[in-house]
Amino acid sequence: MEVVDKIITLEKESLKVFVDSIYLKESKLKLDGSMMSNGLDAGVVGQQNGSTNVQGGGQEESKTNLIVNYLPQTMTQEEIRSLFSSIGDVESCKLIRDKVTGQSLGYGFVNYHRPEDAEKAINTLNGLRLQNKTIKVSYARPSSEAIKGANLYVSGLPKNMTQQDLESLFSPYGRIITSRILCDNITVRQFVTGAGENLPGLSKGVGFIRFDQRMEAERAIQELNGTIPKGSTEPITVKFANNPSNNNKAIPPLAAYLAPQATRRFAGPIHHPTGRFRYSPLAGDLLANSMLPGNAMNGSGWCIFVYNLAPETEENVLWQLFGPFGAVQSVKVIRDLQTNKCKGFGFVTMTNYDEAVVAIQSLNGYTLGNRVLQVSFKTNKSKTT
DNA sequence: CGACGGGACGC
DNA sequence: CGACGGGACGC
Repeated sequence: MEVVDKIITLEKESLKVFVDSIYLKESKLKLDGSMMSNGLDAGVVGQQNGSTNVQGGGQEESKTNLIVNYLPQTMTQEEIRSLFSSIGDVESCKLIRDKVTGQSLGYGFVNYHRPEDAEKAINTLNGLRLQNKTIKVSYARPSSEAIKGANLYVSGLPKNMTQQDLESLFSPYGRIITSRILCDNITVRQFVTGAGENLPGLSKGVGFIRFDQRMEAERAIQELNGTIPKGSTEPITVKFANNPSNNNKAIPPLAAYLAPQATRRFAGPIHHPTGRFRYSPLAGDLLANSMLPGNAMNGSGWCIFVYNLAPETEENVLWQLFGPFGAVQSVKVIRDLQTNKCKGFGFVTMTNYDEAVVAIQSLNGYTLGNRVLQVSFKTNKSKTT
């Protein structure tokens, strides 16, 4: 029990800092009048005219088509659609799955009807924390053979080399899509840094660079492999990174094929409200109201009522608030039909009962802006019945 | 102070 | 020596 309380308290702490950082981000966007990618992504081309971006290779880049990376393993295509539909009308949405196991490959594509919605999605959803992931949202490049296999593995880096240093070293050879230096301690909770306790972790001297074009990567290998960076004494190794699909991932021992996601997709949430929750002191009161038919559990998840939202609240706020706690299926801000302002409440549907309970425990009483939220399972109350 | 949606099953 | 938190081009 104490442990649970502590976890929840911790979640609240990190959530506060996290939400603060969101507000910082948003106000920053307002100040410079949008158009900025929010700093997590270095590689987005910013062409403003016409319906396409033009990039270095002379290829046209869609202004409506996005690639979404680092999605939580359990997130379905429909949940992704739900998330991105909160920005604007989605033309198509595709989650990429392994063709034999059906497992999510952790990335997908979202194509909007309108370029401005795609831009807004990047500005508001890139960097969003969902479960244990921080998603990346950026423009998709035109699909082609030339951009495949452009990921490099670099070792022998001086320990004091930063990610920026690494990019400076490689940027002469092409457009860098992502870069990374591996560190020892796993403190990549980037939104918890407000408390100041986040030591960077010691570099392992190993990193990755993904270029836009394979040719760029090849050239970087030719030019940089075996060279000694300025200020270092050791030559670096630059080679193509292993393909994650041929990975030696500890032999997927048969369980992986039947484990969480695969079964959950077909079994639905029915198996969640097992007896162990019924007798939990923590969940008892919450459950009492929510087990009535037509209430919180609607067959495809647990509906949560969120009260005391500001009039300007948009869907992304609910995603930001609830996303870290687990699988969120959908969110809805209830608005006045005339003014289009939030009527002070909204709904969030989460897939898993225990995650919903933790979200409620953590967010009920949470101060958002200058308002204290009230969060609970949805009840049957209704004006018109 | 205030407080629980809405589009809608598909033949 | 080393392979990421994390599978970036439609599986």
